[in-house]
Amino acid sequence: MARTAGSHSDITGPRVREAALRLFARGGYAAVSMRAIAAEVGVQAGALYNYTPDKQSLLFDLMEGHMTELLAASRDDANLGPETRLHDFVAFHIEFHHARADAVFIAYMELRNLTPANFARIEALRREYEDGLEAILRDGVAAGDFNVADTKIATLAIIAMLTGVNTWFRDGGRLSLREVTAQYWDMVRRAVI
Amino acid sequence: MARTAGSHSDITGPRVREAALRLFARGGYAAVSMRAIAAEVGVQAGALYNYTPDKQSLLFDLMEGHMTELLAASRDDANLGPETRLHDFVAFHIEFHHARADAVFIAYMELRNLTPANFARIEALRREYEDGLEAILRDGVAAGDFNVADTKIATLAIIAMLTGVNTWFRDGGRLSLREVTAQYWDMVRRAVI
DNA sequence: TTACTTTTTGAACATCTGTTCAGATAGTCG
DNA sequence: CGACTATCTGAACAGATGTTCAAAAAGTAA
Repeated sequence: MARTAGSHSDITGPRVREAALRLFARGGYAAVSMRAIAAEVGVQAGALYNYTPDKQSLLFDLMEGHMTELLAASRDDANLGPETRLHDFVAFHIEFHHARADAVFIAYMELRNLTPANFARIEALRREYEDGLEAILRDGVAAGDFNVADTKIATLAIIAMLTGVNTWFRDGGRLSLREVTAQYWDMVRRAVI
Repeated sequence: MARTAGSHSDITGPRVREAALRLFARGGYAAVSMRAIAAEVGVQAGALYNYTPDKQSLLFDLMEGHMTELLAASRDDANLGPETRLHDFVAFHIEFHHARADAVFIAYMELRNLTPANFARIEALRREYEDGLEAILRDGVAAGDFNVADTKIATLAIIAMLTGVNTWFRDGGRLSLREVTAQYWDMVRRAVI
């Protein structure tokens, strides 16, 4: 056998990325073999190399894609008041990260499996995202609305706190994501105002 | 060659655990081979099996040891006021986790590499630690000192925020750990009081 | 020294790893 | 139809994997 009936790169390509995302998130990059990804797609291992030059690129592309989408989706209107902007950031962060738990998990857990060059590129994107929140905090401090001693520390503290939702929240649990968001917003607001 | 000069289990045993801790933290459990650990100790791979029945047990023992020490070191005096108890928790958590960054990293990142039975045991220890903080928050709410809508959420939020220090703090940076702790305490205090 | 225990080596095992590629089949277009 | 391209298989590669174990050397105690 060779080419299979119905095979097409527009279909197989996305399926390869989806399978890799799911398996990397569940088992970790190093523990997932190319053959395991291929089996999930329903293809032989060799076929994966039509869609990625190597395993490392597959990981990097997933991470870069996630970070790029995160930056594209996160918008901030500097014309709004600092408190509104901060609230929107909190709600956006929780919602976006909840909707892409696998990608978030990989982006935070597999950094050490990137080559140094790839690591630097992902880190730059992460810093860009952090800078968005820090700008809100700085503007709030400048306007006299926020009381924050060190905006860099507050930025990292808030992001760590919000991202932590992903480690425990499950749909259908005691609280809805809306309720959880409200509570986190309440804590963030009081911590910086 | 066989047994080597000066070899003794009281020396090799700890060195095996130290090497595994360091290498697992740096490269991840799945990416570190038994031969790599053995090389770090200066021994052949077969010798490791005098100190662990298998690789999985080596990981589990490191994680369980860390969690046990964490629970043993974290003490809470219910006779003190809630605010004092909370402050002590924040300072302890940051200091303890900073002093054992490798073990903390493993305990958070390698959970998925545990067998289900081992995972359940580590999770139970983690929950026990979280319960310690939640008790402080509940007592503070009961005493009218704290204003917290949901103590479970606040517990998870605070722990995520504090543990996040490990991801960016480095000795010799812009701020000392004491200064960082003061800032985190300020944010935690305002978030719950 | 002798007898015994502790510790390590080094080879072996079956299996898995990422990656390559010639050849074969399916889709596509004139 | 015929020519061409896109896609996949299946085998092969060199090497790494966790683990076992007989044999050998070092420590210990009489």
